[in-house]
Amino acid sequence: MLRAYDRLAMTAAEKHQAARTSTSVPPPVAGRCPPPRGGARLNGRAGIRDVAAAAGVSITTVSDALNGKGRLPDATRSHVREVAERLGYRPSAAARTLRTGKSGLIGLTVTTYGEEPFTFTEFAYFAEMAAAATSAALARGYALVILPAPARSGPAGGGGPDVWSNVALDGTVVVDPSAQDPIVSELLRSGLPVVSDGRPSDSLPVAAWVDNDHEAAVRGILDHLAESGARRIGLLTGTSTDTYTRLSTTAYLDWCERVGQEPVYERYPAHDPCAGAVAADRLLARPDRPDAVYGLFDPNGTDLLAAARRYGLRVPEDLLLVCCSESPAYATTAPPITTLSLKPGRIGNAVTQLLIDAIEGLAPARPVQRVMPTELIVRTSSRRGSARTTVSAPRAPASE
Amino acid sequence: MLRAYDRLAMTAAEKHQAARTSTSVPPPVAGRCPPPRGGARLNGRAGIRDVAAAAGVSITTVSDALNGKGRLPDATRSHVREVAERLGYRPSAAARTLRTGKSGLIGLTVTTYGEEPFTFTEFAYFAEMAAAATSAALARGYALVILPAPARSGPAGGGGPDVWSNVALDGTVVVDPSAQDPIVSELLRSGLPVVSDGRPSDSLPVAAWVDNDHEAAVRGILDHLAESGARRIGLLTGTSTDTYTRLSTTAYLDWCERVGQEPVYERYPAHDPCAGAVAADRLLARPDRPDAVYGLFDPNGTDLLAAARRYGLRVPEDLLLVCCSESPAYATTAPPITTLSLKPGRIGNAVTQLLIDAIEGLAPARPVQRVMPTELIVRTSSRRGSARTTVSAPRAPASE
DNA sequence: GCTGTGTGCAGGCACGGTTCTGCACGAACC
DNA sequence: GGTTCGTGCAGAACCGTGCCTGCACACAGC
Repeated sequence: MLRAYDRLAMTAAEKHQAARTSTSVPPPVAGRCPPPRGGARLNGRAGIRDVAAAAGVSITTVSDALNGKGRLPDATRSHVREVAERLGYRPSAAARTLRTGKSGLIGLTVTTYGEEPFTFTEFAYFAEMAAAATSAALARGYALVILPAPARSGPAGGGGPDVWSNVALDGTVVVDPSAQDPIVSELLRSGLPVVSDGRPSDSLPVAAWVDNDHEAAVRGILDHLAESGARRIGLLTGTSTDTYTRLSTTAYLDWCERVGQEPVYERYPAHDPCAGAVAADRLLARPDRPDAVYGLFDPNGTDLLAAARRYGLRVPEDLLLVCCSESPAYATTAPPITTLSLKPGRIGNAVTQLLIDAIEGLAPARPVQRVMPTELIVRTSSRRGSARTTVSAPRAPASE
Repeated sequence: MLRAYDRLAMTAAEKHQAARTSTSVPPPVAGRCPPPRGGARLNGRAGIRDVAAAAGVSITTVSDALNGKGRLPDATRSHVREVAERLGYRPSAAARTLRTGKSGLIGLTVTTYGEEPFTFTEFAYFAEMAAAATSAALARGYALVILPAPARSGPAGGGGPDVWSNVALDGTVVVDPSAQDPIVSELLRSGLPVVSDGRPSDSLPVAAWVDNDHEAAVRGILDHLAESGARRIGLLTGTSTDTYTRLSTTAYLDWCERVGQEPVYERYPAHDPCAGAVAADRLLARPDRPDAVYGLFDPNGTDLLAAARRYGLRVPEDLLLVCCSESPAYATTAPPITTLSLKPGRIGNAVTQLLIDAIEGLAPARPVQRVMPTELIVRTSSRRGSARTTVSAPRAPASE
């Protein structure tokens, strides 16, 4: 059996050799081929042709053997694999991508403010979300590339060459897409699957989106504060028009109207960390000072705590505090601060799974809309009177 | 002038059309070409051929016009650009990569523990470092891909297809490379530039590396604690053999020997968040309990603080505390804890610049070794007696 | 007029795989 | 013994772009 195979292999090798020689150097034609074309180009590494020659088979057979396709006896398959291993053969990702049209790369982009490639005020959220997305992508054989959004929407344009056109993507995750983002519309026009983190505008026909139920989260927090004895609840919110800010603020105003409380809120540009401290101060300096505050952004907790100290307000006796944050640091502040976690890890995972489903054609016809729950981690800053334990925080950074 | 150009263009278009027809359908040959080969393949998008046909020029001219090469009059150049724009032409990144050998992608990988794609205990460090590396790469026209290290070094192998072989990289940043990491040696063998964050083993001929001066940092902290009145300084360290742990521990032991103090330290597996709390407890439960502790890892600060409370030790009166962390949360604990920042943003930036220099051939012959300074942020937990302010912390999360 | 010289652009190969098609050959069957 | 059928593999057409080569033409100089 093996002997028969060996004879076959020899014959094939001879034939191949003959064909190769007579083809690559057609005697009468002028001398071209600056490199002898038989040696190793490819920057010194072996190509599929070298493997084929060394194994005494054709290129097709090498490709089939390594990719588990075609009809090949196990003897040939293992022989080719062995030779490829010996030569240290690594297939060229670029060539494969060109031929198959699939690169195994998915993009991740997010609206930017200023120089940072992603929103600084949501750094913890984004870091955790991106980490989960990276994990999920790798687990399914994809790699994740972080790409910049266009610098603001000004005429300046991003500095340097366009990175977007230099990477072959199979699909893209977009965080908090805006309706007029040229990148997103370009992606959609080109037919690439796009999945968004955050409810997109109706005019963006993304394949799927994932978002928290921000309205329900805000209602839950306000109810919780009211149950803890708050009479006038204030809000620290942003001036940006992204979905998160808009939905949360609207939910706050609706809640106020429903329970008959006059809204008490301050807005500030959320991308400016200093403005947050100033806004926290403003909120507590008002004549109609609230006795509870919910802050929409991560640094609001420490800012509000500092402002409360300046005004001599005790937390939680004089002021109840909740903020939206992913930082475990709020478990160890004095006092520990109740936080709303958006569970970015879950979102990053979900959004990646949906994108890869869409890439691999597993997607349903209609766009998938998935709403993920948030988690309220109740700590001292929002407990007053009877310590009513609702949800306890993990004592160490959650391993998600 | 324009008229003359138009006539030329018409002529060229006709010639091109003729050549196209006669070449793509050699009349006597049998009917192949399943798709008519004149329409748009490429998944519905326009290719360079379509642009050439629509502009009435050759493929070469399109390529030259768009890439700013060749000898072309401005009229032709702008005409081609206009047509390309009108057709929504986007060059194929895969084809360009295959042809030029440059993908514009750089990899980032780090030794893993368990399932996460990067070391969890150093999450804040890695997140900040990766963010800076991403920014730096994008600013120079590259995109960054996070890739997994091989799952442990066991025979199991990472689940799923090999992502490494599916992405074409121009170079790789490796965090804390181990000498026997098969990925790194494979990268080096293949001739790809590799730059490491963390001093590599001598057997790894990387193009460059960047690291903090860990020994100096540890000496600085121990001196600082001694100046604050510490008589017996303990260390919370890891069981791992990575460079950071090893150098820091050695520096501690050397310092102890120099000043004549008996070393007091506990080791624990740094990838296990629970083990850290237990080790902190063990350290403070010892009969030769230290009156100051330096913790090498991020969660050690809160863990030590909690342990101190359990033993009724006041910070800083009974126990001085310093830990290595990037978290701004330690500015608001009770009391605020002195931290050593490794400035991962600077490292991520430096390592990326060096890698791209190497990729673009700007690198010197000898490997570059760059040592970056650390920053000790002195807070209440290590000040005793006269409040000696050394370096003050920024009050908000530093914008780097 | 015939040969340099320079400009403007077309032809065509190469990059390194993947895959469709089809040939050769042995075996089984009527 | 010719006709199927199935197996094992080779040929060659792609994928879309970059770049090297070289032709055609215009113009200038002797």
